Amino acid sequence: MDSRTGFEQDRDCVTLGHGQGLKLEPCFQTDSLLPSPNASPMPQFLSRTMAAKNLDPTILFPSSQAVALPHEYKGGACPGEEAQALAFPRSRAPAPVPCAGDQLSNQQPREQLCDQHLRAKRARVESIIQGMNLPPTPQAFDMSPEAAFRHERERGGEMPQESKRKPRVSQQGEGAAGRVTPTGGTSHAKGCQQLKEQLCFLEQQLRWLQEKFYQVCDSEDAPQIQEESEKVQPLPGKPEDRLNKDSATATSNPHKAPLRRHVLSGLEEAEDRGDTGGLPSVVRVLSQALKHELAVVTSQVVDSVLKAVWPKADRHIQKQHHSLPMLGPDARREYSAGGKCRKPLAKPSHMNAPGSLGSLQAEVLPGALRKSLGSYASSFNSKGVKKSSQVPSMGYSLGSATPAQHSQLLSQLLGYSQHNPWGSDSHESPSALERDCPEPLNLHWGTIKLRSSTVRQQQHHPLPLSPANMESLVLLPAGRDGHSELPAANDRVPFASTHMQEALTPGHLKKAKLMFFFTRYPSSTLLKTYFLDVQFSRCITSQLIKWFSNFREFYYIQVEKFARQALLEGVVDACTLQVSRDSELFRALNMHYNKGNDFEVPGRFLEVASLTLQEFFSAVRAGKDADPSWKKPIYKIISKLDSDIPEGFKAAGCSQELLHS
DNA sequence: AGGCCTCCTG
DNA sequence: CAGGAGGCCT
Repeated sequence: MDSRTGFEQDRDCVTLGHGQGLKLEPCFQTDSLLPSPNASPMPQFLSRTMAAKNLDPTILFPSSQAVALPHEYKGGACPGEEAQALAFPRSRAPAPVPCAGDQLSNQQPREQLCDQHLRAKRARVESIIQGMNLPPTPQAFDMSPEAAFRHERERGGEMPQESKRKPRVSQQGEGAAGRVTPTGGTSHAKGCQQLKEQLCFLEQQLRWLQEKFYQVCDSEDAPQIQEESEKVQPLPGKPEDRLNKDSATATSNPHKAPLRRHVLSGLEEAEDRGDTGGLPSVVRVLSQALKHELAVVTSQVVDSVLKAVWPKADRHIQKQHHSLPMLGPDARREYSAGGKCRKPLAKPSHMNAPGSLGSLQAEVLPGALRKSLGSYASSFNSKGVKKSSQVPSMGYSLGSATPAQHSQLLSQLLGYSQHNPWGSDSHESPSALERDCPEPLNLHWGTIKLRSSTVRQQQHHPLPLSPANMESLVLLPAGRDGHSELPAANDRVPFASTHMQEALTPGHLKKAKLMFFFTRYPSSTLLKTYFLDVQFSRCITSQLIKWFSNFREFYYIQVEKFARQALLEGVVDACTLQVSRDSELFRALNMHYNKGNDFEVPGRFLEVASLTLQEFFSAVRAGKDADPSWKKPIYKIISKLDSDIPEGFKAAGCSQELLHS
């Protein structure tokens, strides 16, 4: 099914006078799509001024700035512009500042961890050495539920902290997952009870070990044993290292690393060192082995208890990777910009079931988020400046991942363009026309003003999502029947909560308009890949194509108008016709496609517009407009100047996000 | 025949 | 921006 446009097909085989010189090497690096590790992607979202303050210089100033120019464009009628472009002073972006949040989230727990670890160690060693006459108290191992969470966090990540801000399942109140922090409910009491039982069992084991231990030592050198055991700092000997290594193994495979093995290996190690001189080494090995084993078993116990007590929370945590908080049905727009298909399609199916998966689509629509979550919405003004700190209304953490995801996606959307507007497999190079651009293009490419509320939260993103899988996470909404319509999307992670629109919305229209800055002749295939939240039908496809047709119509009419006007004004050299951001033509076009002016029109578009203007000018001046089909050659030329659309435009929800921008 | 285009009209 | 007509292309 080749649904490409006629012009697009031409693009592949037809070479035109102007087109020949345009096949140039891409100006930007493809790998720059991945944000630099210490660069927040968010600033890419912002307007130029904001971007200048925050952007990673490596994003702003790709190394490959060299522009290869076709000979017909060099020098000649437009002297100085090339040099102007190259000499344009680049604003300096400050080096990325390490996120304070990172420091907070890393340092403090680390200190806590050490402190707790030391205390726990000491407690365990003392317990071992001094005997087990103590009553079984959970505190001895700091195994309160809270501690269990801390322990889990130490082991695996930051789950507990983030879980406290988990998405609500309904608006009525917090779901089970919203109460991750134990507060003494019945299930928690049950969990505590189980914990106690587990600990009793552990202590029994300890007693048994202690007896064995004393059998070995034969009470020969008890004081020395104690002295050795209480040395918190391990000797630089190998047993410690060995144990630490084994510890890692045992953690992942606890059942295959029984205590005896540690003891034996430790003993062997001691003997290998020739350290047969005495029990102290053996004791130390035993002590370390015990500590290690205790840690492992303790972890297991905590894990199992937690799983038993909060299975839902566990599942919920996993689910959070794929879903986002639910919103009410009014969080979505019912308007359809569709034409004749509007009536049957305009009614989004997801509005029938408030709180069900069907309404989840709203979750990935930041605009809708803003609409329904008033506090969240009102937190940001139109310039993306946070007015208040009312983030908590989101209330949950992977909820907090939601805006973060949006941010990242949208930053990709509009940030990719800064970095590499042409994408990886760019077949069109901007270089040929960039000679005219007096400003750093990469500052203009697809920068969007405002937004970005949640750049801060990205720093604490609880999920280890790379930009790549972030993208796949949101980009590929599964249909209601669970499978994507797009084969290309099948290998990606379906985003369970994303829902397919059955009608095109004003958001989609705005998105299409912005996309027009990049492509004038999108094929239906391309459109399908960029409107992933739309359930495509013939009608939808036709409508989208019609939109672009209308866009083109307006575009060509405007350009032709200005070309004729220039001719009337006595312009002689077509090359002097350049569309800048100050020109009337640009204003007219920008008003049409970018009404809110919240999108930084890519410089490439200015170049295409300039070329279109020149072509019209030349054709009219040559009297070609006498031919009824005199525009067709121009259309062909322009159709070859499409550039890749930033990947971020694929992001589900970006339509709505743009709508509210 | 179907898809997409431009052009024209409302 | 949508609808329709007419044309081109596969």
